[in-house]
Amino acid sequence: MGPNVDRRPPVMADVARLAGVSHQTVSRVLNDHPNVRAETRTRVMRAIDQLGYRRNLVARALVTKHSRTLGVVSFDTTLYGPASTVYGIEQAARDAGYFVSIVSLRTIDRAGVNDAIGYLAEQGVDGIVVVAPQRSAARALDDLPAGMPAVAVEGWHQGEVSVVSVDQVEGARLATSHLLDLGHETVWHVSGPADWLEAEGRIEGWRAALTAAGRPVPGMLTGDWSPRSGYRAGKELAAMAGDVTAVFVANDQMALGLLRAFTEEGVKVPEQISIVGFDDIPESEFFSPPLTTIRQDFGAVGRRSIDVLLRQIESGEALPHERLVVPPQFVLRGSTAAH
Amino acid sequence: MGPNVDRRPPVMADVARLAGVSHQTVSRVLNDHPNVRAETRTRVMRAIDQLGYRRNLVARALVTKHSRTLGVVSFDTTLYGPASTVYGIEQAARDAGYFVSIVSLRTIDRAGVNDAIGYLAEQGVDGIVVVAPQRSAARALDDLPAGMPAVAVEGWHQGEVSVVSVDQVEGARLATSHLLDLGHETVWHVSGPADWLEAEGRIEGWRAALTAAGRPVPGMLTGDWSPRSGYRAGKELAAMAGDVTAVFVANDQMALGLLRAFTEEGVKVPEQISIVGFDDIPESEFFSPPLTTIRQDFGAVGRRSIDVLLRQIESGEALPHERLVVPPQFVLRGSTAAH
DNA sequence: CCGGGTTCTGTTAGCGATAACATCACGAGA
DNA sequence: TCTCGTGATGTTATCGCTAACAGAACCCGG
Repeated sequence: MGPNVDRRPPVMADVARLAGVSHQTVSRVLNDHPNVRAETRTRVMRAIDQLGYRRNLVARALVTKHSRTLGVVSFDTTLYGPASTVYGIEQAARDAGYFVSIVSLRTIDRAGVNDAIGYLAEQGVDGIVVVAPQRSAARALDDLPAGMPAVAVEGWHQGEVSVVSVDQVEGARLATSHLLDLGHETVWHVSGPADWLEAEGRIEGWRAALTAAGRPVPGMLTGDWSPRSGYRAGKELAAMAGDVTAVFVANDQMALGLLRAFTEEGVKVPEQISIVGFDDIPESEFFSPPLTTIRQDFGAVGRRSIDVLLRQIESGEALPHERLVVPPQFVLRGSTAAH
Repeated sequence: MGPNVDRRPPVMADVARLAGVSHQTVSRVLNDHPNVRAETRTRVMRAIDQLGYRRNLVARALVTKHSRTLGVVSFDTTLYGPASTVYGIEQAARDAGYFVSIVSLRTIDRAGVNDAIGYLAEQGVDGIVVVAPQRSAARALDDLPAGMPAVAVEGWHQGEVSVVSVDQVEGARLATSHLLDLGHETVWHVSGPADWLEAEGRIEGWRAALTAAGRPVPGMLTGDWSPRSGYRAGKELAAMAGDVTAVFVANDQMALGLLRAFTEEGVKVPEQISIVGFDDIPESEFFSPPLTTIRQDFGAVGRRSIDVLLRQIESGEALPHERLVVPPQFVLRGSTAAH
């Protein structure tokens, strides 16, 4: 080969030279502009794959002001819920021709979320999805960069942004009513940590169902979503085995902890105590006993949030804020029985 | 306000004008260039936050040829392993000042991985991490764009790229040896799906341990990582309860399925059959019985892979390919007993 | 008090694409 | 035949930043 061997990847001008056209014509071909002669188009295409040319989306983004990249801010994506939601978001975004840039926060507070949004804004994302399950984090959405399209997932409706979420209150109501329908006098609750919107919604639905049925609202135990915290709660409840006959646990992982504690204490599920979980993680069906639970369609949440976001981005203007609610689904298995 | 209200976000020139300096000086301040007078620096800083200026990383990337973004290609990030690995990658990348752009594949084949890599390359990522647990996907790394730094996670060492992975063979050996040490004559294996490198490594380690101890290698059952497939395998094994006294299961989710099947069939764990899993998912400790398993440090894998990748990127040249192996860890719980 | 190096700052020229406008060839209608 | 509209293509400017060079101010020792 001659001395002209370029290690540098080819640019549009190189393609243009080889095809004997101007770089603008190459651009037209790449962007499917109608006014290009068919013969010219094929000549350009041939030059493109002869050189192995790939267009530089960074340069493109600079002039068009659109990166076709969406930012996602999430909390701990190793958890099943966030992981599934982010997966749904990523799939929906890619189907629509967008990339996804992720920031996964270790601790979730307003400052952290704000920083993350700032980074993403600098990077030039066209819009932002915030998976903000905590009240404090959700508030960070109040100071979004002006004009930045955004949507909150499992967040807080404060009028500032659109929100997509599963109907937590309804899910908790389904769980609680199911247990009441089975003849239990009342239903205990092991909740998620304070400040989490999902935890609050589930508490609300649980209370509402009890109140509507005219039942006493018993004390509430609080966990942190982890199996271990469920285990601890289970030990406490086992000690009150006579009084407690039904428990609605705020997520499946904690429910697993309860099951373990009950097994250790010789409390039979569902014979002595019935349990309903929340989430329907893939493992729940194979717990002993298989867990009756409330399924959340995280994939749907992800997809709907991208719908809303893209509508905002592509309209170019500030659309009225929406609140989309995805219905939860009751899943009957073996951890509940009549009393 | 006057008629000069710009909706358009401020650019460097705006800051420069307000601070009474040139845009280059603003650039110097932003890039911590040493030769800037302290007073000038503060004046610029003041102008920056007076205007709420954020630099445009797209423009910066265009000229520097570095986007400070890494691409990650992964398979189904709702699974615990990939999710944890990607989380580790994201944390390590961000600590090093890099963004992460993710492509999560539904189905993993060479073409899919290649497309994903192509998109990321167009987008201008500085390097790529491929979480390629399948043989077919790993091969896609053979046709990376020239000069693109890359690293494979849980991939295949073929000399083309560096690989970071947990030592699957050693993990399987630990699991199998533990069971043999407890006095079991031999150990059965429920493997992961064919074509998965992790599944192959675990089979290899299991075989090696049996052979080294001079034990017969019994038949092998194959699952697909899901609890359901473990459940099916468990039903089969329960039917042979007399012959089978110890099972090494290729992941914890399938082990859960086995436990469920054994419970249904009245087979006691660990009294009649001992079980060892793999992964140490957060739930394992609360299975009934708590699962003895092999822990994989996914976070470490993510971090090491970013180390390797950044070293490549920042050296600017093609470094010799490395193979980094993260040791697995044996976790003793209640699902194994002496025979 | 002057030459020659530091500092500091400004000016100019790109990065690789698209947008906007200019040009040219050609055919239809006056 | 001479416009004039239209389709195909080329030319130039521009996006917002950093690199490279240029110039001004300052310090020092001789």
